[in-house]
Amino acid sequence: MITLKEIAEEAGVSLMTVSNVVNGKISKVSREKREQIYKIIKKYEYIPNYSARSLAANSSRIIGCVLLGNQSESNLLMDEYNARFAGTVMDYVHQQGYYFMLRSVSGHREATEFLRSWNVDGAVFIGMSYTYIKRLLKENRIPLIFTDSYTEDQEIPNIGIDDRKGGRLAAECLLRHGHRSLGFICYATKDEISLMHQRLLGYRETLSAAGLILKEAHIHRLNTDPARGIAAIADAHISSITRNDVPTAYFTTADRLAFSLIRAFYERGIMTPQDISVIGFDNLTSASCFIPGLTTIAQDIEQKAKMAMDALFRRIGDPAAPVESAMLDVTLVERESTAMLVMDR
Amino acid sequence: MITLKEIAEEAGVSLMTVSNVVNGKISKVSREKREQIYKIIKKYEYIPNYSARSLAANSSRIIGCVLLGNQSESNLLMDEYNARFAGTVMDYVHQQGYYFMLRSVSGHREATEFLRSWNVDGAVFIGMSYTYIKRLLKENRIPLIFTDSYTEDQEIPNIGIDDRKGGRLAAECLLRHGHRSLGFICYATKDEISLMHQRLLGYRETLSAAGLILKEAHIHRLNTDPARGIAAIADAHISSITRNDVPTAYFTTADRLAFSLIRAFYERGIMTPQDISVIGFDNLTSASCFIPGLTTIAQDIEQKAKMAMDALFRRIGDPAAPVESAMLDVTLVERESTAMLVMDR
DNA sequence: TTGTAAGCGTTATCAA
DNA sequence: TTGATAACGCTTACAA
Repeated sequence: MITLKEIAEEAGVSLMTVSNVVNGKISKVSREKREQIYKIIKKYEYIPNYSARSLAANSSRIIGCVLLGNQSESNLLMDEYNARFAGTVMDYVHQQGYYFMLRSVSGHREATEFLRSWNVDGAVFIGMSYTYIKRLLKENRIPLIFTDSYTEDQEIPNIGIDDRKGGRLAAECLLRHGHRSLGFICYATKDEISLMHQRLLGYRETLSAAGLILKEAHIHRLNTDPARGIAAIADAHISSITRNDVPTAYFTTADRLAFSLIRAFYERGIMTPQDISVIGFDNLTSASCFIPGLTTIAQDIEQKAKMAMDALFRRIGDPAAPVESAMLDVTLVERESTAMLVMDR
Repeated sequence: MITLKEIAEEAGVSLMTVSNVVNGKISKVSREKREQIYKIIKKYEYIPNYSARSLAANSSRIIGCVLLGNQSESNLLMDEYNARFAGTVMDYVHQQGYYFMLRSVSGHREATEFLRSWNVDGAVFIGMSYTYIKRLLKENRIPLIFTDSYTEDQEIPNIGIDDRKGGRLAAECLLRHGHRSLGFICYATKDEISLMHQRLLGYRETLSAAGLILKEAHIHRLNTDPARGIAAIADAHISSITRNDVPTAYFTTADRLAFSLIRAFYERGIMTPQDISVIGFDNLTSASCFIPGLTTIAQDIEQKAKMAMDALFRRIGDPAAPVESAMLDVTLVERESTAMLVMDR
C-alpha cells in the first residue's frame, strides 16, 4: 500500500508534486516530472487513501442515500420502488466519481449521525416526514434533497410527483368505464400530509365532481401485514356482494397491492376485469407482464432519481445555488385490468 | 462540529481520556470523569469523525457490497434478486454497527480500487467470475466472500445454492407431468462454468436418465434484450408448432423470464398451463400472486445473504478463521404454471 | 514550477 | 488511571 510520500521519495520530488499529479492538477507540474511520477504510480498501483483525503480536505465524496424504515419492516430494498430509486442514484453518484452509502434509519437523529460521522457531501432521502425534514435541515449544513415529501414549506428541496393528479386520473378512468361504486386501498401512514392523502384527495374530489361519494367503508388503510389485509378486503367484498353495496372497481396506491388484490379475487372466483376493475400506481416492471396487464398510474422513478441528483449536485458544486423543487407528471397507462362495467347482477 | 480535543479542554482532561470514554473502554477511566465527559458529549452532540478513525486505526468499519455489471445494463438493483440480497446485507451490516457501501463494477481492478481507497474491512460479491475472484483474492488482504460463483478451487469462500439440483427438480417436475419435449431458457453468460451451466447440467442429465435428449434448438441463451428474445422464442414456437417439433414445457432460469414467457404466449393465444407448462427459478415475491401462480425452483435469498455475512464477520473478527463455503438447498414450489400434458394435437 | 509547514480528528504506544 | 507524543495519508496555504 504505497503512499504519496513514498512515491515522492522514489521520484526524488516533493510530496505535493505527486499530490498534484494524482489530482490532475497538471498545470502545476512540469511534463517530465509528471511522466516520471505516472510511471511510479502505475508501477506500484498507487491507490489514494480516501479517509485521509476526506479528513484533510473536509470533503468525503460520499453521497448518502437514506431510507426511512418502520423498524419492523425488514429489507426496504424488497420494494421495487426503493430499489430502482436507490439503484439509479448509485449509478449516478458513481458516474460523478463519488461514492455511495446506503442507509436505512428509523429517525432523524440516526440520519444526522450517519451523515456527520462520514462527513457526507450530500444526501438524498426517500419518504421522510415533515417533522424529520425540518430537523434534518437544521442539523446538517450540507446539501440535502428530499423526495415524495409533502410540506407547506417552500424552502424545502423536494422532488415529487403529482400524486393528486394520479388520484384524479384513476377516478376518471374508472368513471369513464361506467363504474359508480369505487373503493380505495392504500398503506397506512402516520403523517397527516402524505402522498397517500394526496392520491386519496384527487380520487375523492373527482368522484365528488361526478356527484358520487367515496364511502368511508370503501377506504382501506393497510397496516402491518398487507397480504392479510388484502385477503380480508376480498373476503369482505364477497360477503357484502349480496347487499349490493360493494365497489365494482378499486384504486390501490401501489402496483403490488393491485397484484395481490387481483390474485385474491381470482382465488375467490372474481375475475379481473370481467367482474371487477383494478388500477394500481407506479407502473412497476411486472405491470406489463401480469395477466391481466395492469392498468396503473405511471411515474418515472428513474427520472425522479436523476432530477433529485441533478439538483443535489448543483448545490454541491455551488453551495449558493438556490433550493430546487420539482413535481413530475404522472400518466395513466391503460392495460387490461380495467373494463366497462357490465350490469348483470 | 465538536472534536475530542475540544471536549477534553472543556472537561479539563486529556484527549485520550475522552477517546476511551467514547469507545466504551470504561475500565480505563474513573467513574467521575466518565460521567462528566458523558455530559459534555451529550451537551454538544458529539459525533465521531470516522474518516479520522479509519485513518488512525486502519479500520474503516465499512463493508462493501460489490455487484458485477455488464456495463450496458443499468440499474442492477432493478433485479429483485440483487435488491433483496443487497438489502439483507445492508440491514445485517448496519446491525453490526458497520457501514454499507454499495458499488457496481465492471471488473476486478475497479473493485480493488474501491476496496482499497476506502480501506474497507470486508466485502461481499455477487456474481463474480472465477478469473476475477482469483485476482481479487490476490490483490486484497481483507476478508472477502463470494456468492453464486463456481470454481474448482476449494480455497475460495463461496456461498451458493445447489443449482444443479434446481435443474434436476425442474426436469423431474416436467417429466412427472408427462412432458417429453422440453425447452430451456437462460441469460447468456461469458463464463465457462457458471450457475446457468449447472442448472442446464442438472436439467439435461435428468432428461438423459429418462431416455430423452434436450435438443440444442430448444436451448435459448438470451443476450442484450431479454424481452425481445422472449418474444422471438414465442414467435418461433408458434411457427414450429405444425412441425410437431416444439417443446410442451419450458424451464427458465429466472422467474422474470418465466413471467415474460407466459405473457408472450398469452398474447399469442397459448395458455399456461393448458397449452404449455413453465417453470421459473428464484421464487420471487410476485411468483405467488402471478396468474397462473408460478411453479418455480425456490431459493432463500435472505438466508444466503445472512450466511455470507456470518462467514464474513467471523473472518473479520478472527483473521485466522478458516475459509468457509456453503451450498444451500433449493426446493420445488409447485403452483399453477405446470400441468399434465394433454395430447390433443 | 516546486517545496515547506501546518493541520485535519482520531488511535496506539508508552511513560508517568 | 491519566496524559504526552507520534503517527495515519492527505490537502491547504504559502513561500521560494
